Amino acid sequence: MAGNGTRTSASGETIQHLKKMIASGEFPPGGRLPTERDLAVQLGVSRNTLREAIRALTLAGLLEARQGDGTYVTSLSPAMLLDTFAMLVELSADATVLDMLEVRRALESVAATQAASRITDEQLGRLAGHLEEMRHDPQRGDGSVDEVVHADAQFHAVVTEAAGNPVLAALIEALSTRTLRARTWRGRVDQGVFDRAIREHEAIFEALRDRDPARAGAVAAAHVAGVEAFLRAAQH
Amino acid sequence: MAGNGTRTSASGETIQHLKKMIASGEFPPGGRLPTERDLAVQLGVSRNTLREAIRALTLAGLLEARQGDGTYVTSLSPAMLLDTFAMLVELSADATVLDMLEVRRALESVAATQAASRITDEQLGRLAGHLEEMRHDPQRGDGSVDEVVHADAQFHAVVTEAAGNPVLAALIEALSTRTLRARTWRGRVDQGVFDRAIREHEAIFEALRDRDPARAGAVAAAHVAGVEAFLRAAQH
DNA sequence: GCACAGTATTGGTTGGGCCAATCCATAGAC
DNA sequence: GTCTATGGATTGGCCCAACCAATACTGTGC
Repeated sequence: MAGNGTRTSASGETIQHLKKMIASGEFPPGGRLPTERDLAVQLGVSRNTLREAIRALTLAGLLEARQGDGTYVTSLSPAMLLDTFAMLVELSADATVLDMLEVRRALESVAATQAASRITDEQLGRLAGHLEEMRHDPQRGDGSVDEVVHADAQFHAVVTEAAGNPVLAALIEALSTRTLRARTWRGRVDQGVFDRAIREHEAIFEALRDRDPARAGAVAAAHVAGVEAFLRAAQH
Repeated sequence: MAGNGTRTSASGETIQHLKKMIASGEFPPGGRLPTERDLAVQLGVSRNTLREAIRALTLAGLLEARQGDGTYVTSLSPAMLLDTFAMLVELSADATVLDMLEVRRALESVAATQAASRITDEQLGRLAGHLEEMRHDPQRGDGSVDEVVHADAQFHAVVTEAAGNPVLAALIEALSTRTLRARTWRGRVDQGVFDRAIREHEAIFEALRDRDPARAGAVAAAHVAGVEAFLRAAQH
């Protein structure tokens, strides 16, 4: 009966069907889908198969199911969608880490450049705060590298936020896995290059504070390049 | 004791569990998973629930199920993983198109820069071929814009291939949706700026042929910037 | 008008069953 | 001896029916 030309598994077919319905606006962002029972009948598949499709699209960030309530289409914001992309990056092989960093270098540079001409005083204030947190030398005290890692992540998050490009922000976020950050900072502490990393962040901050786009882009690129060099050396 | 921070549904839990097993190397890339029946017992969930998790990770590009054979972990290559990311981009709202292009501009520039110092004569030859295909003016003949779109895509694919960074290639590929390419070329034909677009591609080709990284990066960025300007104007 | 209990609705999960594609070992043809 | 095909055994694909759990809704009593 189905006889469709494409390689069709009922489940995969259902996924495509749902995607199409969402893309066509039949189910608008934020809108609610029919109940699983009804939708299964409508699509001509069992509820079980429909559920597999829904679950898959939920993991992809397209749908959101709330028990007792219903299933809704997400806002389809870049951040939401690229969030799942981050999951994939996390699982990538070590061999691709340097490739990812090369991309991140370009993106962070663009973000800093854009941010320099758009950043607000409030954002600059937060930046300064995170910079201060970062200065807590983990070698003394309880030595919690986690704190520094967190401050580092926050710092870069503010920069990408100031850049005002959600796609750019989401991509940078996705490429900056927490595990990589942690590894890098721990290595810096071990090798005594902690201060240099701090200075790099200060340079980015100062360029942004001076609203100097070209300089901001350059120092941001240099910063990531420093991480690259560090990791490249560590791989031997 | 449920007070765990994470939202725990058996299905979501299973997805996390599988991801962990893959990340930890318990299921190495290319490796085969136990049968659904066995794995369901092992994870303490029903086979149906396990199937939802497997289907979700399959859509995400992490697993690959072959009926009658078994379920395998994919190669986890960037291209494979980012392929699903492309699907998400396709569904993004129009409002984010310009944001995406801004990112693409940076990435294409990097790709061209890298390619300039690594491209082989064979790749240059293919580039010239695609350039020739692109010159088939769609205004005469059957006016198949599709052909030009395809040649355009191939052209950029060769550039990213020559750049030698799989992550970069996959990202650019994902951000360059076919629908967007088609829309752009059709608009160029309508507005008679077809030749200019061809010249931009020629400029990229010549910079690569001369192995001039800086120039290649610059003209590539200018090319995407042209697309941006074109679409920005078209939105009004 | 408001708090609360009961009920209907809806996604979450389970177990079992059957189908279809693939693999594999064995028997047969040449 | 080598190749073929034939028939199980294995494995994912799909469906059905039922029950659980969380949420929304509704009507009652105050």
